[in-house]
Amino acid sequence: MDNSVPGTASIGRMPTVKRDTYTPDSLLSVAVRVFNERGYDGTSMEHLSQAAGISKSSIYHHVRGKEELLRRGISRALDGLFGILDEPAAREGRAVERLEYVTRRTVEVLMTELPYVTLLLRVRGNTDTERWAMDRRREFDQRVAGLVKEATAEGDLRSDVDARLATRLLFGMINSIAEWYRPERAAGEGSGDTSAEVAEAVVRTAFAGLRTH
Amino acid sequence: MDNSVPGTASIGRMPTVKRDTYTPDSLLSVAVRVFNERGYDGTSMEHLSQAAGISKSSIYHHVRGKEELLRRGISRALDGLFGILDEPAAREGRAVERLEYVTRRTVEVLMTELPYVTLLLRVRGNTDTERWAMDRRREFDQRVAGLVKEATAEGDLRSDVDARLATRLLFGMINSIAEWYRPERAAGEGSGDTSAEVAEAVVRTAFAGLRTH
DNA sequence: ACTGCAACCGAACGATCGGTCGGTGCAAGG
DNA sequence: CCTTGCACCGACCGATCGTTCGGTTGCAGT
Repeated sequence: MDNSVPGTASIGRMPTVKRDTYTPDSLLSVAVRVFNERGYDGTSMEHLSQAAGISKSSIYHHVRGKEELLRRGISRALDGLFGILDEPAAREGRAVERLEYVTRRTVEVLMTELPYVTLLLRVRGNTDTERWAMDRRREFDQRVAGLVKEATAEGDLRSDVDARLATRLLFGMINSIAEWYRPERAAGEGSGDTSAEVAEAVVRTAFAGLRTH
Repeated sequence: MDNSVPGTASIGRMPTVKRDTYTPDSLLSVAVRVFNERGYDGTSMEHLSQAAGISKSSIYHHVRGKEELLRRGISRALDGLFGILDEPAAREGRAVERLEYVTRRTVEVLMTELPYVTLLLRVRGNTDTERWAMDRRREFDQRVAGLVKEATAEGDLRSDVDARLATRLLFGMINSIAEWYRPERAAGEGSGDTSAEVAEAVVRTAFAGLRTH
């Protein structure tokens, strides 16, 4: 299908940032794309080598093996998500405001780091790496669940729906974006598919239902 | 782990409905459980044989192969979902009422047929069987999207969120139930986890946000 | 008592899996 | 010019994949 070229072909000869060959990161972006298309278990090293345009054995020059590619991809997603919780707007102010902010930013990170977050969301728990990913993800969910509880206690969220259930449904909406959002389709103006616009729609849809009014 | 016994051991000797050995359907329920635990591609016939307590080759006495187990499992989920659209309450009345009904029933079917629907939702499209499953699922989604459009046109749903996006977020909430609902945990009274109770929470959370008020 | 068949089994098939090995070519540095 | 080392390769490894084959066992029907 897509015989992609390693990096952006640059005429510069000096060891600038860009290279003509693969780096662990540029190879990762190819691998993660294939993982998402075929599933991690359904992807063989042969598939990866064809998608990258180098031989199977050459992949091992850049990374230790298949599982390292999975771990690196998942790490990138987790870094993006946990980074949200460290931002000022996620730490200060009324709980419901912090929750709205985290929701909006989670949608944005999910869309800008789409392949990596998609990979994270599909992990099942067969290996140590996958179980570690699930644990870290659960940790993120629980941090947000704490915000939901706080906001409910402060009377800003309706209390006739259990906080844990509400959190799950909220993440259900957010995470489902990975199932249908395709950035190449969002190029046109006014398509209503930029990350900020989708984030706004998610917040409106979710919070108008969760808020007390 | 679980060396399950084929069927419910019955003392009856005549060819009643229940058997002491595996039927394609009873084997299917074991296989689908393992598929969901390990992922379809991550499940080998050896895994299935161990979970079923019979040898690998014996599986082929009941079904043609691994992919037939996938196809049967997915079919069962699709039958349940499309069955909803044929029910009277999904065909008569105001669009927003039909939409609420379909939403509620979809949650219920998802929870009663949990393993089969979970299997359907995780299909990625590597084989013909998987692509057929994705096509059928998209067909179901579009039928519901039609209801959303109708209800929006009738002025019962807010129009500041695109109908297609709203449908996707609605299914995001519904389908995410497969990610966390575990029936064995819902046995206790008042746990708020029966299918009707969860369905009610989903409808409330989703529609209070989507409705005009 | 004999037959037929459902339900099962171990052994083995070719294919493919993730990963290793011993190179080759070539650009940069001295 | 010669050396060094990065990026890459084809050939191959043992293990495991889904599937097939040739049985064996035990019960139902006659």
